[in-house]
Amino acid sequence: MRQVAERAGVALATVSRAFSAPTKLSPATLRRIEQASEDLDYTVNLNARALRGQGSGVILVLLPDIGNPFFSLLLKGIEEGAREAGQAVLIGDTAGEPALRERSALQVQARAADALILLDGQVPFAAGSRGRARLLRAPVVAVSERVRDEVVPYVGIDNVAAARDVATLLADAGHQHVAHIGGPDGSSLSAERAEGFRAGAAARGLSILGTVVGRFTTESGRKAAEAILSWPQRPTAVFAASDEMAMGFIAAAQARGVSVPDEIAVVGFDDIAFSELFAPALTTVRQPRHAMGRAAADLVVRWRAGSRRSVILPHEVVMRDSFGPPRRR
Amino acid sequence: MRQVAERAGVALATVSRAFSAPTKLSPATLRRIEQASEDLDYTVNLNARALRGQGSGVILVLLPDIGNPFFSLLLKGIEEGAREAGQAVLIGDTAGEPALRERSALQVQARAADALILLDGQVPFAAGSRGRARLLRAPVVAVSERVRDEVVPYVGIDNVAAARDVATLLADAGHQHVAHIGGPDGSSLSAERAEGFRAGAAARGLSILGTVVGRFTTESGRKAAEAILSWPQRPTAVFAASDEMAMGFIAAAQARGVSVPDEIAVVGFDDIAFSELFAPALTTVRQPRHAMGRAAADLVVRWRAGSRRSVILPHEVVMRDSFGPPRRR
DNA sequence: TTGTACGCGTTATCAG
DNA sequence: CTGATAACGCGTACAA
Repeated sequence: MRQVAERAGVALATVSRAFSAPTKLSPATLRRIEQASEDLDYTVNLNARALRGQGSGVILVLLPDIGNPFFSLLLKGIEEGAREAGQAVLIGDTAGEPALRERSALQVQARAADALILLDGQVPFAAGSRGRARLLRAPVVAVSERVRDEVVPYVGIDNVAAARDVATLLADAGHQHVAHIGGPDGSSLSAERAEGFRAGAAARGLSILGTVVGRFTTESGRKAAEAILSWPQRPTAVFAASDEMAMGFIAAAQARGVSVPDEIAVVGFDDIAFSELFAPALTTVRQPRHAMGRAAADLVVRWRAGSRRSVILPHEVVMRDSFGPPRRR
Repeated sequence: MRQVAERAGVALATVSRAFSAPTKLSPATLRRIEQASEDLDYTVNLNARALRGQGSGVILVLLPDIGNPFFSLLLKGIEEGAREAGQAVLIGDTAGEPALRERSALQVQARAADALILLDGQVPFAAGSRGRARLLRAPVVAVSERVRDEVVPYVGIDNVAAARDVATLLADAGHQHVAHIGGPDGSSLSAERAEGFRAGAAARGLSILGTVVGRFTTESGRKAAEAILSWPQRPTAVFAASDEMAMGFIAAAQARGVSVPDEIAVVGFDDIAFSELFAPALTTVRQPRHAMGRAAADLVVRWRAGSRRSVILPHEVVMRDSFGPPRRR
């Protein structure tokens, strides 16, 4: 930068202003400085800028598995929102391990990132610890899955209401005996969806024959099928808390000669890309993942005292072939 | 850090060493410094460190679509390799647009990142431009898709050989008349796969009735099906340059009452997660995406003069239900 | 509108 | 093994 100043015949400060507040300069000198920078092919050093105090312009995103398409689409929304605000996105795959989560989160304490978006329902560092307290001085929002810490705003859909909608849908179609394949125990998602489904079922006199605990994977969906299909009384419909589990269930059911939706109707959750291509095409609850990502990015970017509000986005039940009324046989 | 020094009763430089080269200190003072840092809950400022000259410890990854599972799995490998080397991963979704690509790449020039991994087959900035020359002073590697610039090492599979393998496979099964659904024209991937398929077909006397240009999407696979199925002579097998196109083709074929693999055998490329769940399960070429990501990360991390070598990883043809011998009818 | 001077937090260098 | 000091590149009072 010093060289640029010399070449343009101005002071260092002027060059600095040329990049941070171009309007404050006379067009003539601005022009000269641009020319000089071009010649020397100079670029501002973002580290120096960050050090000086403007923040690093980086948003850190913590997620449990970046290979999972569900998260990568959220990430796309975040990336888009961040980019438009001139921010960059740093990712940390925590693989669900607290140690990795904390290691990544250190980027915030070390000022390499100045905001944090949580996609895995966990705030790094133990509740009440100094590490967490320090972390929460920065903008932090939770997406898709809520976190325990009440201070952290949430961006996502109303999972309770969505699951209730599914129960209503099943009841309306005439189902009376159903089953639920839930997510793992620790997750707020699992709890909310199970709760909503229960509430909706109760309200409409639907009997839930049983609930199986899965892990959001196709494999656990398969296992759930083994269990459910050998119950003494077979449900006429199943609600899975994720599309992967729904697909696993259907695959296993078909392998056993049980037809979907003719003998059992299936409803999933998330509307991942392949739900539409799956045979039978999956009826499911769509989450506006892209919009969720954007909303989260917007939240941390415009982080003022007033804006620390949760954002609940609308969900939508997408009707496809895996769902139908119960068959009289 | 100054405060830590005071509290521990040592000089600034000593505190610095405590974090960058702990072994160089006497256990006693190290202990005191750790204690003091703990008390003041101090963390090194990575911006200052980067400014001072060590590099930022960040790897920038440029990709065309982070919502695409193919890339996110590559990203997972990169993230893992980077993390183990103490590096962080910054992502830039270019959406295929040169402007966005250059904007992201600026992070390298601005010293916010000190290495670059290219997932979209394009080097930012025009060939021969000063911007590109400057960029290439940093460690840069291309993954999955080659780039024009000969200086940039490539990490991926041998696409020509893989496509040749597919042709051989078809010939061995007894097919004689086949078709190819290729990728878009600009991509080296398309060219290499088409070339390998042609070569393999020629070597075995396989006749390629025609080639359709797709865009790696299910939708373009559907369109390709419309075209191919109305050719005067119908091929008995189709090789698609991506699984998405293969699935689109199959879906459209089935919708027209053409059975796969009974009337037409289909082979895809990539082995994305859903290929196994698809009905019929897709025969395809597997790329070791995770290993590719890791290899790329390792390459930029250990970037010495000697290590600028391309890495070719082994591919594998995965046999599933969408492929079979031609039916005599 | 433009210039001067200082400090941000680290680390490399050189002494001790 | 430890201490003192300069320098990294930038932004910002403050002065002109």
